Amino acid sequence: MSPRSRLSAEARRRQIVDSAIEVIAHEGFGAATFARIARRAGLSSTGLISYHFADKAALMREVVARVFGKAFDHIRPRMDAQASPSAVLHEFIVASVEFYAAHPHDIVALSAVRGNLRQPDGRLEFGPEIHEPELVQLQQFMRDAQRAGEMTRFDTRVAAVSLRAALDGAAREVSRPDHTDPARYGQELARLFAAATGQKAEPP
Amino acid sequence: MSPRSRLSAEARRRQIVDSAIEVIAHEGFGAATFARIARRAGLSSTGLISYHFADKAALMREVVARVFGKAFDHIRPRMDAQASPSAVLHEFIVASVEFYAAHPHDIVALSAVRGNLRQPDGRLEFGPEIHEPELVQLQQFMRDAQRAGEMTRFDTRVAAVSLRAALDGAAREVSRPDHTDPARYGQELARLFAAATGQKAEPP
Amino acid sequence: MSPRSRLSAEARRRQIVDSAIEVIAHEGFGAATFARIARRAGLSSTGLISYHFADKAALMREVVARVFGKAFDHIRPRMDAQASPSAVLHEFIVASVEFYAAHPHDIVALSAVRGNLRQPDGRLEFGPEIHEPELVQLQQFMRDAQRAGEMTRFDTRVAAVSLRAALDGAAREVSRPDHTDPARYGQELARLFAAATGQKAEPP
Amino acid sequence: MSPRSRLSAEARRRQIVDSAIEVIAHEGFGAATFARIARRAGLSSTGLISYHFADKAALMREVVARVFGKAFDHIRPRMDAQASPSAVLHEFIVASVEFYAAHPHDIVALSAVRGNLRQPDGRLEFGPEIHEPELVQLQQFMRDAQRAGEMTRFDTRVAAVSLRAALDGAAREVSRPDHTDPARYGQELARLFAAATGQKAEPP
DNA sequence: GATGAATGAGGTTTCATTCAT
DNA sequence: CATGAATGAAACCTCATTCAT
Repeated sequence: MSPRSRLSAEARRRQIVDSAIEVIAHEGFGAATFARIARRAGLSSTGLISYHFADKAALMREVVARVFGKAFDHIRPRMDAQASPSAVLHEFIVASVEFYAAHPHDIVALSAVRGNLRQPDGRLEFGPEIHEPELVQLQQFMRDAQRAGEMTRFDTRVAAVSLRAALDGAAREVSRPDHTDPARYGQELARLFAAATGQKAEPP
Repeated sequence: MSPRSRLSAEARRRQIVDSAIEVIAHEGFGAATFARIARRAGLSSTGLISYHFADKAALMREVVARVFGKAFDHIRPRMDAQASPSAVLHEFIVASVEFYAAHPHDIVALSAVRGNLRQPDGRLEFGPEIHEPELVQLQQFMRDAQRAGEMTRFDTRVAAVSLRAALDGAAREVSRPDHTDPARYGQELARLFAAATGQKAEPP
Repeated sequence: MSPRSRLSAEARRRQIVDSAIEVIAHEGFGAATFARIARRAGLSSTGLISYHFADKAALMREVVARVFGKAFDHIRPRMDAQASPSAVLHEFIVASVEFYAAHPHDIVALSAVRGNLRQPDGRLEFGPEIHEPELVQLQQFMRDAQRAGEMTRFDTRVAAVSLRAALDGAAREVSRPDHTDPARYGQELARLFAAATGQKAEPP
Repeated sequence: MSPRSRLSAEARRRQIVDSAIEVIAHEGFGAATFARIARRAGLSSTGLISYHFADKAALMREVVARVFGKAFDHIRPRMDAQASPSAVLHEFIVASVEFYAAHPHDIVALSAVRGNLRQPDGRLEFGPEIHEPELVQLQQFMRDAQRAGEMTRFDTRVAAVSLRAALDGAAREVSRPDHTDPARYGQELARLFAAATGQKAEPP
């Protein structure tokens, strides 16, 4: 037989999560079986996945944690470097679209797991409430910008939900094989958002 | 025994599609097995589903067609009654949000099937290209509005994708059990869109 | 392929329970897998067992119910035909040993399931309390016999437990391939019991 | 980290056998997997069990040997100290019940292994023939007692089998959590046996 | 049209055991 | 001696689909 390859538990877990992301992105959540994940990772059997993850849901939660962590690491420092609330939101949009273009598989897999992974009782593991912290923070930045006179008055809940959704749309759009310029898409979306929120001037 | 109900083929197909929508909405795409659909429909055997639909994909395509048709019937006449391009888009937004609030299960099922149903080769049955006709038409209305001086200059592709996505976000938002006023949400989203596209005045 | 054989649900369930009994008796509880039961029954797949029984525990409970029912049908009428409490107990012993000799597989399977089948939490499905009703009744017959002067004084609990156990021992003994005369074994055991309980005379 | 304990091979084997006994007694033969045994023993890997025992059957045989040895050490000297055959049997009964009450886990594990452990060909590793030496010896004591006039005439085979079985019943009975007085149970069982075998007087 | 038993593939998970370190 | 990652078989169960009635 082929020689046994021995990895540290951490390295093997990473490899399995990566394979899971690729299978989900290429073949869909429903096709992400242990057999297909193992084959893509070159594992000798699905038993190895069960050895490293308590069950399938645990693997899927790891997929979410991994992608979320990667995105956070890319976007958060860029936001922290901004001076004004409106600049923070501008950077959030631009950096997000950049990340989506750079990691399309991760984003596809993330939303597939979020939309499909369920608890034994049938409820979504990551229901709509998973978005709340992000929405709350977006609304806070918007209110800060309004108070600072950078933005006009509008319903921050509707705006935050719409911005979050528009970014999801951007992820799909810049993942298309023929798409050429994600940076331009990000700039244009940020401009649209600035206009919608009544900003006086572009951030630098 | 309760008398076996013998329905016309068309009525039976409708009943099965309705049950499929409910199962998908309540328990998710992955749980939408023939067994569960048949149980919810009160059928005595999954064989009846196979009798009326060539295979599972055919049933799922019917789910999409049904929901899409219902939404079209609700929204299209309202758009057709408008005089100006910007008014058409305003009505599109408002009527869409109304429909989502009135038929949350249909919308959840629709997006679940769109995101998960695949062809035997693994490609999505309803890939991103399924949105193209709608996006093309939205862009056309936007360009008409720009030409008519109702809207300022902007990238209609980005705007159309973002509007479509914002409506998807609205569907999730107004489906939440504690959500109270979808009409207000639709108005506010339309206002936001008007501001983003530089409209001078609200449609009547 | 081989022609599909179609049985009524009831007949198929009986056939599967019978095969389960044989597998358990010949190869042990641990070897009583769906695959082996299906093979012995000539089924095309283990799926058929799952179709007819909710899960493995349900099949095993049916095994117990079946054997218990058979034994009850054999022994109970014989006991009911007796006039005195001591005669009832005598007949109980003799008829039981007869049944064990006639249906050795059933008895082996019964005690294998009783000793091994567990609930999900690890507790025995048929714990020691399953014997209580029988023990209580045996004690009642003994007390009646004591009151009628047919038996001397003794601890009815110890006697009932020991009698029940001695019958289990008899089941093993008369199941041995070289065993010749179960009727004699039953008579001798009844005689031993009569002596232990101080009976004055043999029942007719 | 806690310091890895490095035990002598013999001590380690004892520890593993002890854990196996506890797992079998608490969770049943079917649940006695290497994983569960290792966890209860605090071992970091099931590999250690494979290292110390040729295979699972070898471990189980050790379980039997251990418990059997313990029981033998407790009961045999008490029997050897008796003067008459009937006194030997009396002491056998009393000492056995005492041991069962003192070591209920061992007894449960012993009978679980005896009833379930099988050779590769499916035959019981410890079949009914395992009882033969004991039965033969019990019969010998009974015949000696008969010859000495201490007991009346009866079928020693039936009596030996029944006594052995009654002791098994006693083991279950005195293991029940609410059982209070095993000594009394032993005395009463011995009395019952004495009556069954026509003994004139109690041993001292 | 409808029923429900049968099929066979494929799902996750657990198991005893091996072996490089 | 001990560790723990890897292996491959086999377990139970669910699935979409077929087909005799």
